[in-house]
Amino acid sequence: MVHDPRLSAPLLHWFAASRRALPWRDGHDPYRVWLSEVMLQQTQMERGVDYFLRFTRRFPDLASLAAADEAEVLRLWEGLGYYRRARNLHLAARLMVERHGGRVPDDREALRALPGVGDYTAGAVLAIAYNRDEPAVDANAERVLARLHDVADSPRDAKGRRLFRELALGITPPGRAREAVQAVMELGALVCTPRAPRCEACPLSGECRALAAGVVLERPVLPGQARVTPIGMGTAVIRHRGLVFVQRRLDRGVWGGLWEFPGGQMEPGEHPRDTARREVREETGFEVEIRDKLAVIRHAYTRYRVTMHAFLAGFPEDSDPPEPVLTAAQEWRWTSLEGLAGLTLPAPMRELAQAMARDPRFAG
DNA sequence: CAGGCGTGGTT
DNA sequence: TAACCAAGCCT
Repeated sequence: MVHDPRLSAPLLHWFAASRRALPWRDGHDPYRVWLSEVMLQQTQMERGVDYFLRFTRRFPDLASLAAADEAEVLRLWEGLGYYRRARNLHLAARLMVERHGGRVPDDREALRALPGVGDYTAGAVLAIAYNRDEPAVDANAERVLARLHDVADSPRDAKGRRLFRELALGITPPGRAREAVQAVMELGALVCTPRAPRCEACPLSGECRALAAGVVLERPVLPGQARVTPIGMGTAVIRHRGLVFVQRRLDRGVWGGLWEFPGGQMEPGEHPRDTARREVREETGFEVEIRDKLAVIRHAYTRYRVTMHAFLAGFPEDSDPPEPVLTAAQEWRWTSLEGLAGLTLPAPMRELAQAMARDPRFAG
């Protein structure tokens, strides 16, 4: 598609006046652009700011990140979710040191070969860091473009993706991709929002074909959401001589590589106490006594809504624990409550740890 | 291609 | 409040 200045001119004018001040917009260092783009994948802008500031304070450049321990990278990522991103980020940093002389590459093929860099992130780095005329189509851009051009095709299949990349280039003046890519996303985030778009404040409302057709809320055409499945979990905080047992999950699957208290999903009709005891046996080989109820933690992730029942547990008559036989984890440790601060825990496990820190049964 | 992969904000 | 949604990637 040919670039259309009737669209890009008002867009860039609006962006110059409306852009938010964000830490990664302070210059366009490719390392910081790449880091921010990975951090913001499926993550709302505002939530990324504090993480970005802490991350860049500790790892100001590619070399410092590449030299870090994965455990420290994960710890800085705790709470952001999609933890595979953090491990891929660290791996990609080391690959860039090995293959690209410690620089973020400036060609699409090399970027796409890095773990955690997909079509969008490669385009965003090329456009924002290197000002290349490349499309970067995220969910914001999909929404803006689908409405502006009244596109009924789904942006998810191969044909739709090609179309949206073309439309993105159509609103990018040659040589100004750095601004145009961010402007489209900013418009989607601030004005052309999913459920309550502020069309009266939109610099493109006069050109918007979905608005003219009265179908703004029906664009873009997206697949329906998966149903949420409620599940119950039984979890055991095994205490022995003032320490608690934690294990580090396998790298694959949910919360990969993070630390947790052993536990798992309740079977139909099973009492959470029995779940906790059974899961401890299956995951560690320990035969423990389940004691007091510690907490009930509710948490939602992806398409599940979890109710986690956490119990205090221990060995009969406080006998010494045997060596665990791990089946669901790669590492184990007995730790003090203070020691938990240095480990990376999933959100519900961190909430449980904080509940324990407040609990008089754990005093002293 | 479809579905797994986190978490918290918005409506 | 339950549902929707977010600067997507990987298998």
